[in-house]
Amino acid sequence: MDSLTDADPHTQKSTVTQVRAFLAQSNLPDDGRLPPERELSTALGISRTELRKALDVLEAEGQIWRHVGKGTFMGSRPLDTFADIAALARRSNPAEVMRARIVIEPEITRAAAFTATPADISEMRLCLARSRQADSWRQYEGWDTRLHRTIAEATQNGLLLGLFDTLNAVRRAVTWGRLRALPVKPAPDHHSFREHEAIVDAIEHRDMAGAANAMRNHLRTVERKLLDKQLRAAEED
Amino acid sequence: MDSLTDADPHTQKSTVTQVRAFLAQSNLPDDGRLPPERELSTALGISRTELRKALDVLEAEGQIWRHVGKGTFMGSRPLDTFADIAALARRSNPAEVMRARIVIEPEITRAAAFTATPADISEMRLCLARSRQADSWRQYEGWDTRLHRTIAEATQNGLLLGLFDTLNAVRRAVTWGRLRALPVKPAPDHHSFREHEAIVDAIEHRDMAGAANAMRNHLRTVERKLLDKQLRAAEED
DNA sequence: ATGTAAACCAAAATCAAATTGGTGTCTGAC
DNA sequence: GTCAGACACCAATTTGATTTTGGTTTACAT
Repeated sequence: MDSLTDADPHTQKSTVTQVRAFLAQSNLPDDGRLPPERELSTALGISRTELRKALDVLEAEGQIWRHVGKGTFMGSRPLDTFADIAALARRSNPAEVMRARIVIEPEITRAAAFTATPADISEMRLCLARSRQADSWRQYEGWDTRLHRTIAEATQNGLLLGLFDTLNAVRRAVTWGRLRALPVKPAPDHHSFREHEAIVDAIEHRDMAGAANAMRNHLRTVERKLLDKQLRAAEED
Repeated sequence: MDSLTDADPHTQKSTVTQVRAFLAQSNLPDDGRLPPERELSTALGISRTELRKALDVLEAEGQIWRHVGKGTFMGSRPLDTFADIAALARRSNPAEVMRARIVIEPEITRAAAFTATPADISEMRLCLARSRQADSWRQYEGWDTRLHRTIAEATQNGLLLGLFDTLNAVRRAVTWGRLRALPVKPAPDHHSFREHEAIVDAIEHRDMAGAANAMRNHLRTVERKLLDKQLRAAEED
């Protein structure tokens, strides 16, 4: 099969097909990585230079992809994706962020009601207490943020937590600078206090539907306040 | 100033203030990291136990935050905005991804049922048809992915779409290379065909609850198949 | 009882060594 | 002269051992 006498111009082509055959028959590991060039060249009985030429062809065809220090792999190069927070924030707006929160966070809360540990719940309680004691909006916001994140942590699901963090990062980027300290601190009867407590209570009672509803209710209130504020600001203009 | 004779019950309080004073005067590095506990305790001439108690107080106050292996830092804990897909994927696994999908995607579908345009719906129908005609699992997967993304697009919410893309990128990174062509192509009675159609039907009828349920039902089936596959693989070992 | 010191643990950072694809250089054969 | 092959070198990456660090337990002393 393999011609030892390939000094003819078909050399390139034959090495390519030879490599193709090897890849077809050899069962590669799950990640589709094939042996390093030095190894593969001796295994196929060809020089590394020639092997690399064949691999160049296969890479141009999109059959394989290579990366220094990593290796050569079958298939197409995995897109190195960074969820670009800044880009998302630029294309978004406060209303959209609120809508997304209303879609996502209640379900995260529902999941948290199922998986939260006592430690999670006591941390939520701590956040509640601290947010009540806060003597500035800045502090209050810190504890509010931490409460919501603790709920996401309580899902015990790193991916959900990551998605929540992304959502939150966009929220902060969009809302940035919008709220400044108008009143000195939240009033003791601020709606969020009651609503936050309802959420944590439901989580503690493992009431998944109740937790989701409480969170949805809370976010709807926040959304309403946000729209009111925008209206008022528009009227002042 | 510092009392060397604090055997009184005020010991705790004084150590806290002592540490506070240290933090106030010492110019910390840019990242706000303060010396390791062992070092700081000897520098302040107090035991590590006592120092840690003081740090506990400061942490509860939100003045500092700590992390094993990293150190203790001033300010509030930076939400690790690791929108880094690769990092998320490394810390995750197929089961966790499925759980996250079941939490997120049904609600996105519910929102889509409210906002989808006729153009969105006809594109969904196109994906359905193409996926039926696919003659390889690879092709089928392509249309399946596109259908799910079209649903996310139909929410008309760029942020939700971005979150979906992030979730999807992690899914692909985690599942990568795990599924390979056992049968040549999906059977005509593959469960996904019926389930996908139920989802699109519900969206077309503006049936928000039905759409969410159909999506949840679909993903639960996928999860079950995934777990079955893992079980079978485990038995073979 | 209370507090201290020491030991131990697991998470994370750190550092050195080995891998690996990419690139240039020199030699020898034709 | 041309070109393939062997070799050396480079930079990115992985791997593994070691160190550092906050958290926890244990033994001991006062």
